[in-house]
Amino acid sequence: MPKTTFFKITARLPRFRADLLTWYAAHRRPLPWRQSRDPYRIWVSEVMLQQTQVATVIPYFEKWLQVFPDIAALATAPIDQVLKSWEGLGYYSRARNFHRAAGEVVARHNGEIPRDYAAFRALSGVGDYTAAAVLSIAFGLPYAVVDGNVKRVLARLLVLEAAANDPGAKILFQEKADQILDRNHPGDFNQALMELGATVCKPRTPDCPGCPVRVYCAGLHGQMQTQLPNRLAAKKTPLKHQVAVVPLWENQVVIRRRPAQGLLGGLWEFPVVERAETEPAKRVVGDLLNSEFGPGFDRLTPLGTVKHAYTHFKIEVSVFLAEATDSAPRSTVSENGKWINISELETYPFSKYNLRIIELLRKHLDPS
DNA sequence: AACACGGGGAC
DNA sequence: GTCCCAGTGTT
Ligand code: SF4
Repeated sequence: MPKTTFFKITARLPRFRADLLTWYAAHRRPLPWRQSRDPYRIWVSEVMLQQTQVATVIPYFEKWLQVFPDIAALATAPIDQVLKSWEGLGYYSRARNFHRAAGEVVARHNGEIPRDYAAFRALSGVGDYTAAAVLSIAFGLPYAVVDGNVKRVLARLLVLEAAANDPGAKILFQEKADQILDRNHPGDFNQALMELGATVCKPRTPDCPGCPVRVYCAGLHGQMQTQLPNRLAAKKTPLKHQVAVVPLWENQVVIRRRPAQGLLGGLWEFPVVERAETEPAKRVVGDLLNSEFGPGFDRLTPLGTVKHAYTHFKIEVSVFLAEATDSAPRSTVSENGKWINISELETYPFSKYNLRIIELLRKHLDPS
């Protein structure tokens, strides 16, 4: 076993920072939001990147900038257009809060994104991470970011035993990140640490031989790098059974808007109810039709089953087409619902599983 | 402190 | 299937 070089990072902080920054300058990926320091563009990217991988974000980022080129355009846009541009990205409160924050920037700061930490951090949807990221990258202010990448890299580099997904450990990680931050190059240093985590110090298999800071890595030195960071065990997610119905009359279907807050808040959906596992899906959908849409639906066709996994539960949705083939059904449906033409479906924002229902519907109506 | 909140990439 | 991602808000 050959001896490997190891330096305590605390004894060589300036060298560590320089090595990391040199590596970043040579290896940074040419991502769309790295083409300028426009604080709005940086902000858009940081909101989209929350809990979302780079490859997923790129097409959404490009489209968003086309539709909402600046903070004023976002502030004045209707919420349905905002959610439609976010459709498929998940965590829709990010879109709702960003939209609200744009209004706050106009109202409180004359349309100018504030450079002051307290002022920016106070905007809707802006937490510790986003405030530090935008202010350091766009304005060069010395605030250290702590995200999943940073926690993983720090846990290995410094051998921190605290669980990365324990909210109580956040203070420790923030403290360490504050200490190693290069206050002369905070934006690049923050991005370098995250880039290292995303491309080298990866969750499963860190590429230590290719790591620019391996000589400072206590985790590698102690051969503990692959078992760090520690993590609190995840809970199991229950399975919920649901029944969704697509009421159809001529070329029209019923959709409804979900409550503005909570799961998939503000998105549209086909009428859906939960059912006990033992309850026959067909009877549940019959009851739903009678209570919410009145008589007239004389043909019920199963379209299939849609499965979807959320963070805290899974759903299995039995989908039915309910047709009124004889007489017209009631024109008014429950308060949040409405009849629309099938061709209008693409103009409303839907969740992923509802988009799959639309696929099932189109396949049934036009099997080709 | 614990939980709610989407969807997808990597394995 | 599991893990986990450039996190934030609510209770
Ligand atoms: S040496 Fe390995 S474990 Fe340490 S920071 Fe680099 S990639 Fe991560």
